[in-house]
Amino acid sequence: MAADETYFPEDLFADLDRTGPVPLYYQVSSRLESAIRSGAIPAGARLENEIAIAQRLGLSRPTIRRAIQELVDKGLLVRRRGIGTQVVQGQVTRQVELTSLYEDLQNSAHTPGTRVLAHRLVPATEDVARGLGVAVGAEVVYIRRQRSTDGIPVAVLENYLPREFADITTEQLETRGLYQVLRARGVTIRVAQQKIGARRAHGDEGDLLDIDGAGPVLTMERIAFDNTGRAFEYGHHCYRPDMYSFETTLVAK
Amino acid sequence: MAADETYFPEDLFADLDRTGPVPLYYQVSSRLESAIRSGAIPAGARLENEIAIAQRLGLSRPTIRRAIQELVDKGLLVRRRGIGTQVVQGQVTRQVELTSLYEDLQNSAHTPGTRVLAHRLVPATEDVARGLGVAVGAEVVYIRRQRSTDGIPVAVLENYLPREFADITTEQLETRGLYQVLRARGVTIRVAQQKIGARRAHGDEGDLLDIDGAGPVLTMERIAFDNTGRAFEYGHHCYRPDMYSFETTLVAK
DNA sequence: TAGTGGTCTAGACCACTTT
DNA sequence: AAGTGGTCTAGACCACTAC
Repeated sequence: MAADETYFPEDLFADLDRTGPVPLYYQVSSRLESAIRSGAIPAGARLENEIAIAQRLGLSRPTIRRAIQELVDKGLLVRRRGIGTQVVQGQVTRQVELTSLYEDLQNSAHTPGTRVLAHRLVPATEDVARGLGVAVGAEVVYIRRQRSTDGIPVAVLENYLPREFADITTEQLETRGLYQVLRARGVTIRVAQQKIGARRAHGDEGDLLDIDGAGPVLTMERIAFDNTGRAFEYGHHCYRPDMYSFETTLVAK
Repeated sequence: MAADETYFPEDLFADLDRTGPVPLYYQVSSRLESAIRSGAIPAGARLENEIAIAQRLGLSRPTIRRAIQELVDKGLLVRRRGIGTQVVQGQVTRQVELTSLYEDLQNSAHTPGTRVLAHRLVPATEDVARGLGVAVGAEVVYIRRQRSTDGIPVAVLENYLPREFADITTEQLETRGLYQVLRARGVTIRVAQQKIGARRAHGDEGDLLDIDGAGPVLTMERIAFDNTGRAFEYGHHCYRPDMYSFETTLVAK
């Protein structure tokens, strides 16, 4: 293929489903993403222009633009006006999804384990009340868990939930991730605000993480909102730094 | 205002400029964002539906949708089909932008300072070569800086740049942020992959950060790409954890 | 001058939720 | 049944880049 030629593996898009529930832009973007991640479209390659792609696939230009934009937002493609669209150089990494640690560990083909250290109602402190949007002193559900993978401790997780979740059982928490339990109850997680930092281990954290009692831990504070915009979880977690880190992809607007 | 009424402060949008270079969707979304952050549209409020807003402002529905989508992506609004669009409850925080530490500190009304600890050409190690997409052993620019704010050390920054940036002067690095220097040379930063973790301070880091020599530090590894998709910076930084943390807003797709 | 992405329009139909 | 957001179309004009 000549150096200045453009890529577009048309055959990957032969079986678009116009009747099913999956949006066309999503079918296009996910196939395109696979082609990039697999190397079928190599790093640095230039894509055909939007109008040509739209004609080839029998779709409108806005639909193609939306498919491409999805991958721009994921950091896989870059666009320049007057120039074209190119695949980013360098190996692409997955980005931080809005999942829980439990699912992260599941996906990485390890066996996650949970030990529930505390599970009771407590009055909300000022921090918790502000996070959950309840009154100071109001009863909230407090959960403290030790999370491990393949038997090695990874994190100590402290969560606060509104009182309506008081009927969650300790057994549920031991067999599934918190977010899985909440989703099964109809909670749709939509937005999360996170703050990531570091500090020394405190109290029993060193023992629970099987590290030096004053060693460094990675910390994450999170407020999660459901699709009604209400805060339904406030969490303060600490991670063993040799077992966990956070990866993100940022895209300039 | 009745509880089930919808919000839309029409007067905020009286002066849309259809001739200037600022896109209409951006004018709408930035005004809407201000109204939310200022509390003019309170947390939990419901917006008018898209078609009504479009008619009021004399814009098309896709333009309004795009403006709203910007704020959904920022975590300020949530949308539900069949229901409507609402402001997220709870104080909204700024999100991590694709800026440098220097600019972060500038924006927070403090005086950033830089001490250049090293600035020379070095052969690329395997990690650096992979990050920048150059050959192992190829010469790259190595920069090590101590960053402080109001005289208090905040971070030790190690950066590697392609050899074409060898003419950057130490003086430039001492008076401006690295990204400011690069932008002035025409580099447009577009995508960054970051990995955030924690560890003990190593070597002289304790002295440079004015903390216990074995105390915890927050670490960030970054590969940055320009608008051509090429990697132009590989960095490995460590931060004093009581002086710096990372905030992010995640939105479920 | 030709080609590219960026923006905008004015509709259409659909899926979902509430009444 | 009525109202909402989700998707899709078929154009249009513009700004920017390269030749």
